[in-house]
Amino acid sequence: MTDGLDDETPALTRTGGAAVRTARRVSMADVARVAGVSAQTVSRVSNGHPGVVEATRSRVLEAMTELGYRPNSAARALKSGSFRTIGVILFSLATTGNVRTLEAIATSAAAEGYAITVIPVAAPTQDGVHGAFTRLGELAVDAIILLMEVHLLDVARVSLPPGVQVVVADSDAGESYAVVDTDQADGTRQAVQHLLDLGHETVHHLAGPALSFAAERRTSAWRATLEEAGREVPPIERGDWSPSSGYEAGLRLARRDDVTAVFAANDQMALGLVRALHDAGRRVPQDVSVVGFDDLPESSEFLPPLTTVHQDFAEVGRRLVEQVLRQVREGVYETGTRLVPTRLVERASTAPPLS
Amino acid sequence: MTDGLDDETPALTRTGGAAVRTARRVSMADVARVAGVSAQTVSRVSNGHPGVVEATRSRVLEAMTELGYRPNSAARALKSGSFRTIGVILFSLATTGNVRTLEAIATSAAAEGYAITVIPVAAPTQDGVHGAFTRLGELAVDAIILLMEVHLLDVARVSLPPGVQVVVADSDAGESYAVVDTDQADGTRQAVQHLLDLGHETVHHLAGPALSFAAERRTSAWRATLEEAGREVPPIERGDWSPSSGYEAGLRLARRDDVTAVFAANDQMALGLVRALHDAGRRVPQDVSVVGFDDLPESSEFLPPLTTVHQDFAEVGRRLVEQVLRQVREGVYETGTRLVPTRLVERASTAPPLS
DNA sequence: CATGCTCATGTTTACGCAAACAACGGCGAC
DNA sequence: GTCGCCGTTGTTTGCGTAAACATGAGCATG
Repeated sequence: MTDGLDDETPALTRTGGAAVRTARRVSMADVARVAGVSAQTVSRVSNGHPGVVEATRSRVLEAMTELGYRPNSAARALKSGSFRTIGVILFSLATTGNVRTLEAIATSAAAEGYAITVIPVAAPTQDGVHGAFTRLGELAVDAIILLMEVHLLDVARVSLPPGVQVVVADSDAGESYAVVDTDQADGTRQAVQHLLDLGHETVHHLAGPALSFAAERRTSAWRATLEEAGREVPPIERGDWSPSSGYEAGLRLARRDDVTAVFAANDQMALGLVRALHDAGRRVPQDVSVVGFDDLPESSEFLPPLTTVHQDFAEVGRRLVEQVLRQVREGVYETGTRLVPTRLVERASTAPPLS
Repeated sequence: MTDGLDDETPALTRTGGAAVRTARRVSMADVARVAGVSAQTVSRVSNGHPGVVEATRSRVLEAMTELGYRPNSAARALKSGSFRTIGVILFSLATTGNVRTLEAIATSAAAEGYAITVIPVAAPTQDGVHGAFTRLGELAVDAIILLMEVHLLDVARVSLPPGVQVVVADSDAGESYAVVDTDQADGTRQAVQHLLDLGHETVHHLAGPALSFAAERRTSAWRATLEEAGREVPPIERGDWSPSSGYEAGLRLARRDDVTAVFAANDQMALGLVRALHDAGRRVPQDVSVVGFDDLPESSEFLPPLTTVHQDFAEVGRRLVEQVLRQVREGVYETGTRLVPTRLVERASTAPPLS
């Protein structure tokens, strides 16, 4: 705080507040007057419609530049019924998956001339979702992408504004909505199989919160893979996705000396897990192998670099936009789940067991 | 959870787009007809205006519910001239700072009844920014928050739609715009001073990219602190914020045996740096102390837990919204920089030098 | 050289909402 | 009892745009 905050020097009100607020926006009529044409001709030029002779067109463009004309999107939306905007509803930007997906959504949408409105839901409760959907009716969006667990969606369903298209990520709502997701089951299978192939007798599991569908999916794929291989299914430890919950679960796992391989439901918990093992004097990967899930940008620089499951969130975002825009343009609701492949990235946190 | 009643919505109408797309949205006129009142009365009820007798009001509300009426935000915006939306322009969601700030912006704005439109800029070049601002004129926003380096703003300034308010984060544009930022200079000073206080002769620096204003600010505060203390200012290493660039710079630093303390410009690079030191056989913190910047959620679980500078991005987001909405409501442009305090979080990556 | 067609441009209208103004009925003041 | 005010509701109007329709000039055809 030592340096120059000339704080609370609020107003260098250039032009003196009053003048600033008036300045009515220039409309098509203004441009038309200056260019000496009708408003309709301005509209045609503005939208690139044919049937305007070159001389007129350039005269209009000149007037637009001179006046600094910008089309009014409210009026345009009122006429056309479309806002060229997609709403994204999500609980949190704390998870890499959501963030990276959102970024891809924004980029893909921009390429199609659509903007993105982010609608955060206060709490991951039915009330929270319900509130978001209620406000949604008044929001200027043509379509909605839901980045959230589906078991909170039942209420939402009813209050969905008619005529607004929806697609869902990260969910099991394939029977009611179009869903795009990463192939988490296959990623989990790859991870567990990798550990078994290294020679581990079985694989322990550090699961995510019980209420999370993604966590549940990873857990059941882990169990299925072990059962298919005829291995014992050990009791699971559970965290809440956070690094510190991984550390605590890691301390509990470290107390059992039969643990030689752990599949963590995400990289953040894997990080805490590795530190707990380290603090307990168990070396990774010599004594215990660890696999994560997500492939954070940091994961390759962890100590040791983490073997993990990579998810292509960019592709998920791209497909979400593609899907929802197809529904918008064709006016058809679709259902079913589209899966984006995942792949195991082998780094230095896994090795054959010592024995 | 178990109440999937489908008799309410026509969601699964896959039988052919025709039926779906017709359903014109219900307007105030429809509600008025059903309730047996005028459209104006519906408007009054909808906006909570006084002067509607209770019997009429409830009749209108009933009709609204029955028809599933939702106000049309385009028409509303056209009348009022306000979209109740704030645009956020940013380059990337890859940095924690941007993400956390965005989340806080979205939450604060929602509390004020404003929505957030995210406008990603394709490339951090003047062309990219210029393009974003050009599209911006057509976007349905009342105000803009810029999350980006200001040296790309010169072009932007001119093409700013008149009447749209702007505030800036993470920038040195205080003379032209209202800026909210964390007090990075003070955070850096705390970090460097902490290392000096531990007894280190001087502090090396792993800087961010030269073009980044944030990186530059941290570098110059680092230099200033050393000079004030009368210490030698060693040559800097430079990365690009990424963990892997931290690793590479770390390998170079590890070759010099006079390095006992490093201030990294962010946590991700610090992570790579620690791994490089580890690979080179230098222990952290016994042989080399490391301080980062950002305080990622993961940083407390690093090996060793990272001493770093915590930035309150939530507060930044909150103040950005507060600031821009004040400007919108009062119709006044303001300038000046508001700083949010930072604080050093001491963990296990720093210790006195061995000697 | 009148007919009919095409192309460029102008005029009308409606989108949904809400300010501004108008109308109407009831009630208190005198 | 009459006047006028207030509280409630209805009517008109216009926001900026663009589709639909109208106009009118130029031009080829018979």
